[in-house]
Amino acid sequence: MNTPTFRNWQSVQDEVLRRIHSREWKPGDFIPNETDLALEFGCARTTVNRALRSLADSGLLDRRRKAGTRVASQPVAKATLDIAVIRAEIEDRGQKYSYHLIARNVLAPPITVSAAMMTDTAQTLLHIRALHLENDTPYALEDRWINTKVVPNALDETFKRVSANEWLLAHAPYTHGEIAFSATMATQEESFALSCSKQSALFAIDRLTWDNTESVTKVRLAFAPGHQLRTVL
Amino acid sequence: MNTPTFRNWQSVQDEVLRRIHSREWKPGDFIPNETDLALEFGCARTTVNRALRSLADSGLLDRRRKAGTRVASQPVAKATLDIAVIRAEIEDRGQKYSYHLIARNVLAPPITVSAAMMTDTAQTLLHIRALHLENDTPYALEDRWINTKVVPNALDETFKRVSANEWLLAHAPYTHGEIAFSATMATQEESFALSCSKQSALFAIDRLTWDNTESVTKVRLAFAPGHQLRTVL
DNA sequence: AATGATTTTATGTGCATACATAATAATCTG
DNA sequence: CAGATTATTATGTATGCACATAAAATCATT
Repeated sequence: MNTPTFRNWQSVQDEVLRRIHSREWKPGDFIPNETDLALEFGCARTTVNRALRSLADSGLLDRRRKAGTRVASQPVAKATLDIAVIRAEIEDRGQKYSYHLIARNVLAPPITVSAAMMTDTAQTLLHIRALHLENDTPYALEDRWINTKVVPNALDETFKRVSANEWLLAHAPYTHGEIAFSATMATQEESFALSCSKQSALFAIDRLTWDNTESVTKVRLAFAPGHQLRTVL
Repeated sequence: MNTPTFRNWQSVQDEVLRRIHSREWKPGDFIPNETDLALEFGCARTTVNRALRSLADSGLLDRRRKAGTRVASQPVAKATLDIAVIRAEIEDRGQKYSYHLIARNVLAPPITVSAAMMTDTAQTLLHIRALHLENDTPYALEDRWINTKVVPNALDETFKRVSANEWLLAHAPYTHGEIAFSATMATQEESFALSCSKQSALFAIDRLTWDNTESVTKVRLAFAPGHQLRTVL
């Protein structure tokens, strides 16, 4: 019985994956330690480490110092969703993208917004409403609030040609953010803008972006009925 | 002007992140190459490589051999969602989880299902319907088809105590899968099971799991109204 | 000038080694 | 024997070096 050698970390990873999938190593099982695997695979421990670390990152392995490495008993399916710029998303599918600005105002926001963005209730924000279209049919409705204290330049931009979506990525600083996916019933406004029947179930993405302790922008994207967000595991 | 030294890859990463966020390095800009950064940071190139690779993995940097490394102009927000076992999800929040089996049948599936699972139309599948509850209120409705050719053991399991959700993780092999998130209007059945009004907007997760070329299971989880899937960026 | 071959260069990776760190196991001590 | 201390061990990571590889830039040839 000869042991084939695995010269690179990908092939080591593939072999480990194979053993997990074939249930040679079952969920919950401890697997041999890095040193032993390196010996078996005929490579350096560093290489095994790279392979296992990568698998642990994707949630398939649980690793703890001293304790060892085990196959995750509940492989937390880490769905990595690429929330791209809508234009890129549509054009990548080879479809035609267009954009239409509905409204642009500077005003004091509702309390729910100022609270979420942690801005003073009296502070005005830039409010943008716009429609993204795929092949000239409504695709997503963007409702956005921009903190002009953090991004004053935004006041000089009309957002008639460039969507706030894209402009902000290129011009606004940010450190972190939160994102939430949900399903909501279309409001009157939404059903009108997306030209769908009232009470349609809409897929919505809410995003709140921060630059250290200051909120940069808060946006809600409501997608036309039938929209799916999909990925592989 | 003294240059502090960065001894580990996380601190290098932090510094790179700081420069990106402070817009010292703007979206689209090329950043110095690894060798130069290593020199500046007073560490090995390997360390810089580790830091930059990690940032590239999370979509913040674009790297290409020979071309160099640049700040992603459209930082594809990679929302990494942890699609955990529902029980773990609820218990992690410190709430009470319970489970109720609604139906368990072996039958030939509708064509839509056999088509998606690529099983013969005549082949019977195990069909499970169950309700997951949080603090005794409906949380999610599970509608699942299991390919008993791939997981014959499933026929011996009643699924009265253990949800198929968990049982399969521990007992079924799989190599890959697809997952989709969407919003749908509650059907009669769903609104009844989740005790919500008909036509509520429900958040739904559809998952299809494969073991090489054979489908293992297809499941739809319909969540009670108001459910959100959230993560940080 | 267009085309193809060659060089250059930045990232990608493997390896041996050393030491760091966390967590368990073993041992000591009152 | 409980509780504190120390040893052990598996993973985590930093480093220097070498070489691989992709792609851009340059040079050579027609």
